[in-house]
Amino acid sequence: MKVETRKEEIIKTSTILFQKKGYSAVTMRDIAKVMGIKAASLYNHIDSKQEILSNIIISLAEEFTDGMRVIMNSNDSSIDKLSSIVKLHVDITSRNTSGMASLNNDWMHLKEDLDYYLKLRLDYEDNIRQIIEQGILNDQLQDSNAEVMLFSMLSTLRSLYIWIPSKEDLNPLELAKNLNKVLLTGIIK
Amino acid sequence: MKVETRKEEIIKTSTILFQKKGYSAVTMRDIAKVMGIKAASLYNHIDSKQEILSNIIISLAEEFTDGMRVIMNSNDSSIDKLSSIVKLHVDITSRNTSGMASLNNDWMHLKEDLDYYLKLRLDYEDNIRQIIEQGILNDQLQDSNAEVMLFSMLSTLRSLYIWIPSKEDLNPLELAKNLNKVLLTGIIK
DNA sequence: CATGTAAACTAACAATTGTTAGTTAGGTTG
DNA sequence: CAACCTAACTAACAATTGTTAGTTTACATG
Repeated sequence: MKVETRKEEIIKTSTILFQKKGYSAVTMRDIAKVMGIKAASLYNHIDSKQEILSNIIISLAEEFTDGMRVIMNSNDSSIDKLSSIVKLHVDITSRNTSGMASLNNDWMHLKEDLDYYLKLRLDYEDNIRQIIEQGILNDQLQDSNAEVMLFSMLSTLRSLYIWIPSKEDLNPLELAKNLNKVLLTGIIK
Repeated sequence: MKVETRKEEIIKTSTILFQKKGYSAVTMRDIAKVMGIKAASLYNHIDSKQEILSNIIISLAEEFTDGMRVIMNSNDSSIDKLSSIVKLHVDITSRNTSGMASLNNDWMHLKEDLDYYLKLRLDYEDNIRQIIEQGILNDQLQDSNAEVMLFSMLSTLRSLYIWIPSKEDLNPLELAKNLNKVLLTGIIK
């Protein structure tokens, strides 16, 4: 029975507002109003608006990094690794759909943590690229443009947050299975 | 030899700034500074900040709608129609990469034109859905989840604006070809 | 009961926001 | 030359922004 601290409540509320209008268009008074308090009261729990954004984005980015580390340390085949990445995205996005909006659209408003975030993202992409290139070498993947594969897969996975909320009937496991099929084998018969 | 009006210059400048920081975080003074004039002078050419956004988004949305109409009116197979859609996205995005960022991320800041935009987008998605479902019926496409196919394809196409600028070596025709292959036949061997 | 603390409040701040009004300089047209 | 137009300018506005200072309230602990 996890008791949510007031700070966590503020971050959760902000996450939902940031998803709807983006970081810049949401004011501290907006956040306070939803919480039922005055804007100044927020500062009993957080240091700045920037801290809220940082918290949302960095914690998610680190979740991805942690998940990727496990995958890279496994002895799975390239294809199994890619499947695990799909599952990782579905899992994290299902649990924090709103936060994924900030991760995708508001990262450029980070100040102190911008460089750190960019490094995490770059490393993450490099890992997927490595898996794909390995898969081509091993003859598991088609020998076409690896960058296009990487881009297509990552685009789909990064957009999940837009799509998951409207498909609540589909459970994460089922979704991951379907996504895997489409991403790996395409749509043509 | 197209002569650009001052208004078009303002819109072009704004488009680039909106891409970098999003509509809300860009001020009229930001735009004016890049143009080398004062913020008040912008109002000799445009009515409001909102008008700039509207102009960027609606003109792009209508381009997509026009392209889709041609595709729907053709007698092509489902697969050929999907290929044409890929080409449509690559074409439009190559010609106005920055604008696509606003289309994707700032549409919710539209005021007067919001409903119109949403209708265009919904119709567009419905058209693709229709093509996919037809393709399944005709046994041209795999009989798996049509929504997942639609989502995966659209996600990739909508994200093109992020990816195209860093791959300027790849010409649009080549890119469309590669994308087609990956989206239709997947990546697995 | 006295004290301490968590979490709210009011009031205000300096800066920034989109926008308006009125003016001016320079070039084109009658 | 006179009239006009385009496109810039200065100055200011009312509203909104993130944030701070100082105060009050309610509750828990000793």
